[in-house]
Amino acid sequence: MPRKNIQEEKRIQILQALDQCLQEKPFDQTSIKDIARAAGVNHGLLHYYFKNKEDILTNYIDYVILHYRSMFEAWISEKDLGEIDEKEFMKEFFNFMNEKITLNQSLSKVFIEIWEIAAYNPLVKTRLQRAYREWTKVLADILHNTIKDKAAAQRMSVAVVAFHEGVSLFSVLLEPKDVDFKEVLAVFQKKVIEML
Amino acid sequence: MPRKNIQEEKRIQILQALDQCLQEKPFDQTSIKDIARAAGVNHGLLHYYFKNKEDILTNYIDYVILHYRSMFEAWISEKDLGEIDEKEFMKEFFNFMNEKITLNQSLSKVFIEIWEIAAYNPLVKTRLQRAYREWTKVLADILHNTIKDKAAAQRMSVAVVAFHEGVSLFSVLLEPKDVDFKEVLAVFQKKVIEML
Amino acid sequence: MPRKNIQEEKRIQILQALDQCLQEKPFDQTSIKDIARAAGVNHGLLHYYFKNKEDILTNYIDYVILHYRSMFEAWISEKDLGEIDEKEFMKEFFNFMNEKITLNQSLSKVFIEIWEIAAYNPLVKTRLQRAYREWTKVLADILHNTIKDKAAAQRMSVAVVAFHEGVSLFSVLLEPKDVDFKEVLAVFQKKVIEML
Amino acid sequence: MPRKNIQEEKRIQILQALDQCLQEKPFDQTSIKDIARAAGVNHGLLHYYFKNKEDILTNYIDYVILHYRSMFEAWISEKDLGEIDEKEFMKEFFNFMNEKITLNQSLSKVFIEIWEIAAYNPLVKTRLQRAYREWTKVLADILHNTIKDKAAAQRMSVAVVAFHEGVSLFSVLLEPKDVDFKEVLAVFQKKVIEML
DNA sequence: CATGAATGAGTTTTCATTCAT
DNA sequence: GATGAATGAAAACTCATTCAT
Repeated sequence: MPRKNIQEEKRIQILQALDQCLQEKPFDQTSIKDIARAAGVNHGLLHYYFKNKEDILTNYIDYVILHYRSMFEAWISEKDLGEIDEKEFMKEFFNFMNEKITLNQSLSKVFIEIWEIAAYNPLVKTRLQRAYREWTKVLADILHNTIKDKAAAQRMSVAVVAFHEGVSLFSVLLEPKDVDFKEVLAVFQKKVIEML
Repeated sequence: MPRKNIQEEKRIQILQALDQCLQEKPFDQTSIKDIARAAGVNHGLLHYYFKNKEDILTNYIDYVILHYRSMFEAWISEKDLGEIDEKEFMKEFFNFMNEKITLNQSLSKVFIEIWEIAAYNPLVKTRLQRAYREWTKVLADILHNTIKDKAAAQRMSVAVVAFHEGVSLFSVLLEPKDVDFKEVLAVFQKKVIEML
Repeated sequence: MPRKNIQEEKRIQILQALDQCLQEKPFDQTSIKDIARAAGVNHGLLHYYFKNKEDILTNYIDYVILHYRSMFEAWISEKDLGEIDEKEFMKEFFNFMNEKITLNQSLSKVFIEIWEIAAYNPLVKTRLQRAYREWTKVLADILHNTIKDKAAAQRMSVAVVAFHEGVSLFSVLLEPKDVDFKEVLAVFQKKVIEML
Repeated sequence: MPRKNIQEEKRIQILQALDQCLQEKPFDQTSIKDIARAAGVNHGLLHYYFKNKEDILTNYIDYVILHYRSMFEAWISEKDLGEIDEKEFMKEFFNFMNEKITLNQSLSKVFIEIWEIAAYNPLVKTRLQRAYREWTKVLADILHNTIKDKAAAQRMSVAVVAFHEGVSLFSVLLEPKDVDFKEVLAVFQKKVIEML
């Protein structure tokens, strides 16, 4: 295997170690040594692969967003968007969202962390904006088939994503026994599909 | 002025200083000295009024939640709930939400921080859960007038609040010029009201 | 009661509070507020009655030494030193020592603290030296009746006191169940008396 | 040199720095930075080699006790315990004690500090108890050759050690010009040897 | 005299970062 | 590339002391 790949693999190993750490502690309370321990490497090495602690964070967030989007794109490319009708597409889109994203507890937890970081860090914010823009764009394009006003379709798209992020947030913060999140999602999603 | 009031006033002064700091930096990056500076008092004093840094945080979160809820209750008590019909109530409820909460930028920013803290801190999580439970309860009771199934009304209530929290999040993270949040809220709220 | 006495009483109340505190924590780990709490007075008041924390300590040590010596003098004055023979005197002297001083646990604990302070603080050291000098002097004078060499009597006196301080130390540090301190003292004291 | 040794050497270097510091100030008044300065290393390093300040103390006390005991054991192993008679042994034992321990000023000073710490710190107390138990045991075994009652031999042993600790204390607290400690020790020791 | 709010110096501790091996 | 010893800045926290009331 070429050298570049070994390097890249070790970098990813470190980013995944951070992912693991973020299930326990927020980034600011996670030390370089914590991450190194989780990655099973010497802590000095993290400074060889990354400029500094913030650089690990930035790379991590890019990695998560990329991962998030790759999953989405993989799923999209499976569908034959030309053939399928909107309702059917939305149903499957929602299924994908529910399972892989919104009710994915560890992803949701990490995203709460990312939101917080983005709220204070303009660089991270910009990256997150781009991700959300892409995502709402795809959805808006689908909705545009039915909702003829382009701006309205875009707003509808934002509303749908915002709703899912809200539920994602609640799925981490509220007790699962108090709320049936699947049902909450289902009712909303049914309305959206009916609307088409 | 009695001593107790001076103490209480100074405590609130410190909590408001933290609120101010949280517009700039996340809590973990805000030092006791930062808060003291913002409050215009000596940093040692913060340890006189609060047990430790976490105690300031806990008191702050209680303070914010109380503030949030007081506003809500003040607004509720203004309405004559006996007379008003559901649709009218919901309209005004949404107006209140939009203005005071969901599109209140500084409050939203602070809440992103609180969500993150709650995601890792069980004590804060419990407090936040209680706040959301109260809030969705009030809304569920209103919806229960129309939606006869109690569980369905409760889920609907959670969905509405989740949606608003999602929009609140986006209002901080996304560029206002890219999305007309008022319109996003309006469309969703109109559907809800029509449903009643 | 004249004002001076009230002041003096409060000072003693504070010194006794320190005595109480020293059963729990060494002086350096005892705060002014700890002492104030034990004395049942406001901590600011300690600075009215004493120059500073060290001044409390110095006064406390004087107080303990005075107390120690007063007890000794009161006991001495009870005896009719003209009449009594040496052996009888020594027996009673040892009885007094054993009961009131050497096996007085709380006093011994405090003295370990005073020794340590004296080892580093020349002022306290001087005061303690004076106390020990007085004490060995009294004993040397008695022994001088039998031991004709004055220097030898003085050395014997120091040896006796050193032994008692050693046992006092051990009575605090070692487990009472491991050593019968009364018997250890008795054997030594019997030898001394036989020697006379 | 292997890594482990470098680590151990540096640890000992730090403990010796503390030893040096304790000639000037009591432990509670000695800061981590003081110790670091005396050791000629960065203060942060002390937290690399030791968990915290108390851990340095505990290791230091173990080190001193070990040192104390090693000297004793080295001395013991030099003697041919099978051949020598008790009187001769005791004479040499006392010589060793006087020179290396009881009249060793810096060791005595450190022990006053250790006594004080042990008086308040159960962990240190336990360690010190073990050391004294071992020491009095060795002595009691020797005395048992002459003093047939085992308990009496043990008490005698405690008495002898207590006496030496008392003299050690006085050798630090009293002025050397006022008391001839060597003579004080000699008289006592002569009596003990005569008794055998 | 008594109180307790306020100050600021000093302490332990953590940790990102560097660098020699 | 990998290691871990070393550095130094910055943090939370304690506490004697002061002083206005």
